[in-house]
Amino acid sequence: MDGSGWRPVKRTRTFEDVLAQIERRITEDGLTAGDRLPAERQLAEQLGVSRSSVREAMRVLETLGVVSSQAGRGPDAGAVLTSRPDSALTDLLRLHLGLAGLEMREVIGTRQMIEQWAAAQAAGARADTSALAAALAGMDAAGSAEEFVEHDTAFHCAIADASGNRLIAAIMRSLRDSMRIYSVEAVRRLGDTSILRADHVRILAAIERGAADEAVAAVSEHLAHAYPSLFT
Amino acid sequence: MDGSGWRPVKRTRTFEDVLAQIERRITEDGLTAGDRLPAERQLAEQLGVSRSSVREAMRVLETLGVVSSQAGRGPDAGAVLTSRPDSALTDLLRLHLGLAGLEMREVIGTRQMIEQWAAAQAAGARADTSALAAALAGMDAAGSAEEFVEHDTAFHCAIADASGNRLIAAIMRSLRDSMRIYSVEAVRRLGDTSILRADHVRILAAIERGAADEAVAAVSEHLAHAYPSLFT
DNA sequence: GACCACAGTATGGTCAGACCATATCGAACC
DNA sequence: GGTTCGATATGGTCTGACCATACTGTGGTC
Repeated sequence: MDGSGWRPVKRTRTFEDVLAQIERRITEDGLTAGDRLPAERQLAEQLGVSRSSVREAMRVLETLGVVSSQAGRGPDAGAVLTSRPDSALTDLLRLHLGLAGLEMREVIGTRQMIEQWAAAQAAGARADTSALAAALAGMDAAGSAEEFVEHDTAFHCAIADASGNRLIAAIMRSLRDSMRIYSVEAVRRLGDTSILRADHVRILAAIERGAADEAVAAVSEHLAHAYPSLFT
Repeated sequence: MDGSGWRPVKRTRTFEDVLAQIERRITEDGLTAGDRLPAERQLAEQLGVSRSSVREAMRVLETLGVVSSQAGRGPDAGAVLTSRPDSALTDLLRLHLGLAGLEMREVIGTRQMIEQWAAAQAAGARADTSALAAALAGMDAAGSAEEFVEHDTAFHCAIADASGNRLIAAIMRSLRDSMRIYSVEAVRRLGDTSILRADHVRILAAIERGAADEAVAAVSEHLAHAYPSLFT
């Protein structure tokens, strides 16, 4: 088999063609979140393919957080374009962690990078800190490790939100999601959460008075407190 | 319809059940990249669902870079587990940029964060810089803006690789992929690439002699040179 | 006129079965 | 021993049907 001079008639799968067509429509027609895609049967007829292929393309788009499907009838039914990368990133991290293609060490390292950067940005921009304060209050009222981690996550995601970069905020939320069980375990092992709370107060204060360097240092020390085993 | 006391019989779609089952197998059986999943027809029979549902689940897993399907017969055929998050992240970024759910400003901001962090890590770890040097040589031989960006991308991805964090390296590659056209345009507008090349030499030197602060500064200035419009 | 019950209908979700394309395996043949 | 070619296992696609869901419109009731 020399393979010379022969070109395969079909290189892409049908559902990939459908994906390309839908993507083309999005860019050419300037579709944005909230717009509706044609119904599956209609799209299949327009593109001259079976409904199965359209459906497989829809699964891909749904997985990537680009469309949201809803059965039934009416304005909200059908495939609606959205822009929610969060769950896609969360699924991606969870599965690759499960496959050992990624280690928790790397996830936490990424989180550390983001958090230091975001804290500096938030401090530099004198960002709104009301969400941070609310999360801090929630931590005080937390009755279990799960609840504590819940509000702790909200606090740290609020820092990422305050950076003003939606991509970084989305990555941050996904990282925290995939770390949740690990974080709960870390909190349980730690026992006393007062140190963590004090760290948060210090981070919040640094951001509020626009001290970027202090915010970065506070975040860095906080992570060392929360995950001592990774910083030895 | 008061809805009290009634529980929906079915909350999840069939293919989501399939996904959960496959994920369970991965974690419980400790499957890793390279292992094979049962054939679609076989899986459908085992789980008591139709092949379509299995296929939709496969599409999701393939989209997330967790399986790779290959027709035919033999050891390499069928659905093989992999761990390639790169194309998933690239697709995600491209589509969300197209939907205006993300702006190039945010992508470049994320790149800046990663690059500074990775340069510091690489310098601190005295990482191997042979890949960096090779990319630098490629840039000198580049005859077009596309080619230049190609090797420029390789250089910057090599920095991320040198950080030793696969997640960050994967994000970096995806960011660069989704920026490619934008980068080519920026290089064309710039005309003279000697400044960029000099920046690279400086970054490489800083990493080689383990000067983290200098490496961060060099990266920061480099990005300001490459995308002046974003740093005014 | 306002309200409500119900049939109609458009949508996604699932299934069954068929056929095609591809790639290996294996037996028959030279 | 090598080659050829059919058998077979796998993913890819199509068709057509049916179910579940949720709005829409119609008609009746008050």
